[in-house]
Amino acid sequence: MGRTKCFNRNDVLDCAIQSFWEHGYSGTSLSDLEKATGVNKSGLYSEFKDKDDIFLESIKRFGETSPVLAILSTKPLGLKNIEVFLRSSQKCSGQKGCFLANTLRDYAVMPEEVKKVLNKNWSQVREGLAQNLLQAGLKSPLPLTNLIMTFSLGLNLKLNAVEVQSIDDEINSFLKMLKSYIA
Amino acid sequence: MGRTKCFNRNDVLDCAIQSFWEHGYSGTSLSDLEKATGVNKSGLYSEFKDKDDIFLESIKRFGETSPVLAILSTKPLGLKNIEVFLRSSQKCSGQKGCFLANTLRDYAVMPEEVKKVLNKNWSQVREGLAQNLLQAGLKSPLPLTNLIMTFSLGLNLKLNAVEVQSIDDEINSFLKMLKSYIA
DNA sequence: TTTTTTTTGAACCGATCAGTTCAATATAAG
DNA sequence: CTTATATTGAACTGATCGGTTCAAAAAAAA
Repeated sequence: MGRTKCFNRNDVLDCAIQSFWEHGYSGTSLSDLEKATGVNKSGLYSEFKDKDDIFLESIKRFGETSPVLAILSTKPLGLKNIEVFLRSSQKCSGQKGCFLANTLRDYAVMPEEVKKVLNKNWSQVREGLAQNLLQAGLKSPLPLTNLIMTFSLGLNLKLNAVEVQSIDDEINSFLKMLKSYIA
Repeated sequence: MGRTKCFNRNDVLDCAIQSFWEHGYSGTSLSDLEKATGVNKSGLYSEFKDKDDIFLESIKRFGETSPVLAILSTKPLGLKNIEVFLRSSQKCSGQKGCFLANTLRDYAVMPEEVKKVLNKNWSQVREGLAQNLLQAGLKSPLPLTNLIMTFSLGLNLKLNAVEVQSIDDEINSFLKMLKSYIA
């Protein structure tokens, strides 16, 4: 046998995510990725096709490891899950906001494959929200699903600029409004 | 007298805004700006200090020409203004969403001067929203102000990926919820 | 030690990046 | 025409971009 592999694909992706998350696709250079992952350029290109591929795999990885879907399918379903979902953007893997939400900013110039992953993830979250709203007594959850999604996107976008703590009251207000509307 | 100036600073900025709006700061090259503005690199550098300066001035210009503040101070103040405000992101100068909202994505890596302009603009909008909420009968408009701002940011972010028409019902739902909460 | 595999570092490619300089040209008014 | 200003195009800099190649070194097992 030869030398055992000493960097892990998923670990590399988790580090790449941090770079892309903070600086976006075009704001992240290969040199940045080398520093962030600790893996040489040669190593990166032995594991991935090109920069686009690293980005695509980062997007996939983030979707797979995000706790959001698990949160929304925690039993019992209901508004409590939605509250946890909204608050989860404050403590997502050491960063603020959401990598996928940030990527929406550049949706128009993203490769088709990236768009697909984003859309799939998005509809999964919507479905999760809908199930929780149904369980909370909503007859037709679709309008509220979209509304909550948009509010969540707004929170995530805002978190790029403000302190995590400052959106705490805002989430409270939103939930209060939501509950009074449902009742 | 010599030759009269034949490109207008504000026209140049309006074109630059389109580029930055769509591709962001790091996604827009000087070559892109030449094409978008129709002005030679030499010309651009005679009018502006550097790329950062073009971006800063674009941000300022956008804030100054945005109809948002005018919308929010239209008499009589009230919820109707807020509705028009929310819908205005669908038809903002030929683009979808909002340039400043998109720029929030890169807030962390923006120069201090850009951050200042963004914060100033942001608080002006908040103030406008608050005045309209006061007039609509709200005693303490602050929580709802933040909530509406966040929802608006979410709409603008979403508009990078979806058709303008698809958020129409969503705005209706939000307004319905808002009104029932105030009443 | 030999063999096998992983990983690195450095050299290299052509392209593009932001930014500078300047001569040539265009256009206006006197 | 002369003079003054505006604008362009091209050449150029040094740095960085994404991407390729490969030899050397490192590490593990036989």
